[in-house]
Amino acid sequence: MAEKDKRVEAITAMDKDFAQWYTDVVLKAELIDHSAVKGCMILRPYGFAIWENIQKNLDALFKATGHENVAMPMFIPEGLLQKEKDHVEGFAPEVAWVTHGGSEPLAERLCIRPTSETLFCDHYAHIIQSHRDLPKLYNQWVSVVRWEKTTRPFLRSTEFYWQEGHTAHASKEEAMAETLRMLDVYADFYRDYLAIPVIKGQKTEKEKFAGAVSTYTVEAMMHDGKALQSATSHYFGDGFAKAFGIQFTDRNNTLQYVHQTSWGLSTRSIGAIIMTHGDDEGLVLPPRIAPIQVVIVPIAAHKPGVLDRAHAVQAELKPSLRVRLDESDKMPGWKFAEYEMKGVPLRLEMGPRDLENNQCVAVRRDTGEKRILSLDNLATSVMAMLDEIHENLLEKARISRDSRTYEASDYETFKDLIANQPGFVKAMWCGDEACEKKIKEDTTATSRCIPFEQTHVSDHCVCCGQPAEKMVIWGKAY
RNA sequence: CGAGGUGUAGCGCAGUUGGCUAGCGCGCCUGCUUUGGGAGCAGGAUGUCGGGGGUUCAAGUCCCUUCACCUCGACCA
Repeated sequence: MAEKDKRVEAITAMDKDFAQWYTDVVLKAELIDHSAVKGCMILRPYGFAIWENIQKNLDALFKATGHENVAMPMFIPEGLLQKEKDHVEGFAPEVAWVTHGGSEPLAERLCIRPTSETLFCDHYAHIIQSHRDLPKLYNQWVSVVRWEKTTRPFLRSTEFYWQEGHTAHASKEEAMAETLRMLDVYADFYRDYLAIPVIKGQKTEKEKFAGAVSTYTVEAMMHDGKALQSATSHYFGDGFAKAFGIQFTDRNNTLQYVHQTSWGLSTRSIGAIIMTHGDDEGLVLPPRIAPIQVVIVPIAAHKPGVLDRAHAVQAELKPSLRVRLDESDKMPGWKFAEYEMKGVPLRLEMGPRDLENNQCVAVRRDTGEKRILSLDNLATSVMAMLDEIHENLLEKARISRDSRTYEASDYETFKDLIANQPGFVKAMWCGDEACEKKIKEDTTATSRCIPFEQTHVSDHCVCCGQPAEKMVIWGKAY
C-alpha cells in the first residue's frame, strides 16, 4: 500500500482538481518546464518529441495534398500588419513589438508575428502574376507570439509552435474547396493519429478569424467536459488580396484578385491529447505519436540471459517501432509507474520466467490489461496491440463525448445544463449575435460551432424564441 | 487587466513575538546487497530563502517594489 500512496502523491486526482491534475501531468511527465518569461514554456525532449511526431505525420498529409513548406521572417513591419483593417483590429491587442535594433530606435517598429497572413500576402503580391502561378499552396512550421493575459501550458501560451498554411487560388470555389479540404485533413489527423474525435463545423460571425469571410473549426471535448478548438481553417475570399494587391492575369487577359485561405494546428493539440486520454496515473499517449511506443522492462536483469534477450527483442522491434529498453538499475515497480506516468502505450516485461517459455508479458497503458506474448513474431503482435490501443482510445473518447452531449429546446433547460452538466449542449440559434452574447453573459458558454452534421432540436432559437434553422453546439471552452 | 493565493536544496514541505552555523522527508552521489508494482543498509554532497530596495545591532521572518507560478473572472485567432 505504501507504493500506491507514493503514486497518488505524485499526481493530483482528476476528480479532485482537474486543473491541478493537468499541471502535474505536463510537469511530471517532463513535457515542459516554465521559462523565465511569463507564459513561455520550454518544450523538453519528451514533449518536443510528441510535437515532432505530430509534425512528421501531419506534414506528410500536407505534402500528399500538394503543399510546399516555406519559412517567413518572424518580424512584421507595423505598416504591413495594418493593411487589412479587421485583421489588425483582431490582433493588435496581443502583439509584441520590437522597437530597438541594438541601442538605436527603429524608424518603424516591428511586431513579432502573431500569425503570418500579412507576410504571405506581401510575398504573394510579389510572386503572383499569372493564372499559371496559381494555386500557391504554402505552409510553414514556426512559432508565433501572442501576448495573452492568461496563459496555460499548451492551451494558451505566449509563444507557441504551430503550422500555418496559406494558399492563393484563382477562384473562390477553389479557395473554398481548399478551406474545407484542409479541415478534413485536420479531422482525419485527429482521428487517425491522436485518437481524438472532433466535430467539424463553421464558426459564427462573432467567433470567426479576424479578416476571414468564414472560419471552420474542429472542436473536441476534454475530459472535464470543456471544449477545445483544436484546429481552424479560414476562407478569406479576396479581402486580403485587395488589401495587399495580390492580382493575376487570367486566361482572358483580365486582371483578377486571388482568393485565399489559411489554416493552422498548434501545440495546443498536445493539450488535447493530455486532456482527452490522460488518467490519474498520468499521461496516456496515442501510439501513433508516442515518442516511446514500447518500453521493455527487464526483470532481474542481472540473471543470465535476461539482458541479452531484452537487447535482442529491442533490436527486432526497432526497425518498425519506437522502442526503449530501460536497463537502468531502478526497481521494476519504479519503471512501471514512471512509464505509465509518461503515457507509454505498451510495456513489455521480460524476466527469467518468461525466457524459459520464450515469451514476455505485455501490459497496455490504456486498460492495464496484461497479455502473454510469444517472442516469435513479436513485432507483428505488438503492432496489432498498438492498433487496438488506438481504436480503444478513440472509442472511449467518442463515448465520453457523446455521453456528455445534451440537447436543449428551451432556455431554462439550456442554462441548467450548462451550469450543472459539463459538456456540449446542442440547441437551435436564430443567427442573431445578440443571442450569442446574451448566452455568454448568462452562462459563460460560447458557440463552439455550427456543425456540418445538423440535427433538428426544435423550431425556435433557444435564447430568444424566434424561428431558427441552425443547430449550434454550445459549451464552455478553453 | 481585476480579485485571491503561492515562491525556502532537484521535488514536497517546516522554520515560533525578527535572534546562534536555515532544517526535515523524498530524490541525488559512492559502496555493498537487491530486482515480477515506486528496494535495504552505510557513508556523502547540495541553498543568492524568486529578484531589487528599505527598516533594524540583527531579516527566511517586518515594509516597499518587481518577476514568475496557480485559481476565478475579463480578454482571447
